[in-house]
Amino acid sequence: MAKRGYHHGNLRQALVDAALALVEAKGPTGFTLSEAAKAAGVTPAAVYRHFDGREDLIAEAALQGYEIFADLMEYAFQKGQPSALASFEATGRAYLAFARKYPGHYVAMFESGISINRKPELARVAHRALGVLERAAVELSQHIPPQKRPPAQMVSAHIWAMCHGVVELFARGSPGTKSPFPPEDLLESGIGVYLRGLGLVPPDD
Amino acid sequence: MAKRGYHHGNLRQALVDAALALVEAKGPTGFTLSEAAKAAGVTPAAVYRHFDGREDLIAEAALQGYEIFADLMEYAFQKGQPSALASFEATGRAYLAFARKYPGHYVAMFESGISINRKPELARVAHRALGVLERAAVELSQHIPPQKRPPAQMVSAHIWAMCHGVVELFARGSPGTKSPFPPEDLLESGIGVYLRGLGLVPPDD
DNA sequence: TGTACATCAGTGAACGCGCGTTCACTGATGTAC
DNA sequence: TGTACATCAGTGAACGCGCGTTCACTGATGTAC
Repeated sequence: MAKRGYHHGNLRQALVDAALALVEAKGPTGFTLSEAAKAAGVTPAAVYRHFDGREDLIAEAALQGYEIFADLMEYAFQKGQPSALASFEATGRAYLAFARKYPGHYVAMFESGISINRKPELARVAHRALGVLERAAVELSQHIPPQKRPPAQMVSAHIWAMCHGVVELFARGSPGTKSPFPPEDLLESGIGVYLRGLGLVPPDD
Repeated sequence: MAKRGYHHGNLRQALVDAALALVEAKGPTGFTLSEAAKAAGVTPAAVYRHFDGREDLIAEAALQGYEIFADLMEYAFQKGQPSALASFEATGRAYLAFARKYPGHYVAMFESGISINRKPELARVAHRALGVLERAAVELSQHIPPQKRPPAQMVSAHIWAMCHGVVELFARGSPGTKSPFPPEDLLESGIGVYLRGLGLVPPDD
């Protein structure tokens, strides 16, 4: 990170970091290659030594985000083991925690408009992250009597949607939305009601 | 809509319609005032006869969207009456139906980055729309024993989040996401499980 | 019915701006001998 | 240890572009008498 004269030393990562900060501060629209270069103390042209262009830089930021995200999800899952229920709840919580702790990455991943299928590498790591949630759902399903068991993929989709919705609507002030409840509580209780609906936690509180 | 020579006749609405089409086709970023003007068969400068500028035009598109949205929600609510449960489920369905039928409006409202608090008019109609969901949640809450009754505002927030999540992730291919289930089914079943968790529908299916 | 005139809703040229990208270049670094 | 040289990672000037916005204007419309 320390500049040493003409050569930067670690420009590639410095550019990614600058992009993340920009994207966090001004939204996916507010990000420009030129500004990122300036923030890294470098000419716009220098960016092309390390990236194919603007899109490629965002894609790298998103990639790093998915990497962190996948790690967090896996860690949460492990921590909940051997309880399927604990693992499942933990991954849900990890989703929100990630969005809060790494807002720049989150925006790059989910709001910048870059497609997951842009690069095989990106698709792979994104799949790894969401695979954790699905695995947790599969484990959870084992505890539901088969005849009243919804497809595991559906369960994970439901939880993913709830997590994503809470983040978009309440954890980031999208349309100036306010809720009297902290996003964490909202998600926790939402997942709780849902799991009760699956018959996995006792109906009484 | 028919041009009659020098004067357009209904340029204001034509510009809104053009903006909606653009925003739907190319995302919130892809929208430019100049292109909207061109699509309406008019010089960019003409826009300023009807709007304060680019942002103001998007805001009007969003406003019209909230208006339609609020109407749809209210209609769905009424149609479900006098059953609180039916009303609640119908509003959830209406959310998704709106997003699918009016994608341009949806983007202008939720993804264009304009704040709900931009104009009092906008805040008012947005509140009207979301008020329906909250009213449905309040009614629903009456059927839950008080000691195990979550705050109605929380219930509506949960459902809102689930609706929004399903729309963003599965009804519009945000990060190239695919689900083996149609969004409608996903939302229907998700709300179903949730309501079962509230003890409002029988545990057996 | 006809004319004068105010108002309205567009034009079109011009602006300054920052963008992403390219190019030939040059200063710094690392390596072979 | 010193020198020659290849490679690397930056510069800085230039480009063409489309953007949002402004301005003085003008053609079309509507109204008063």
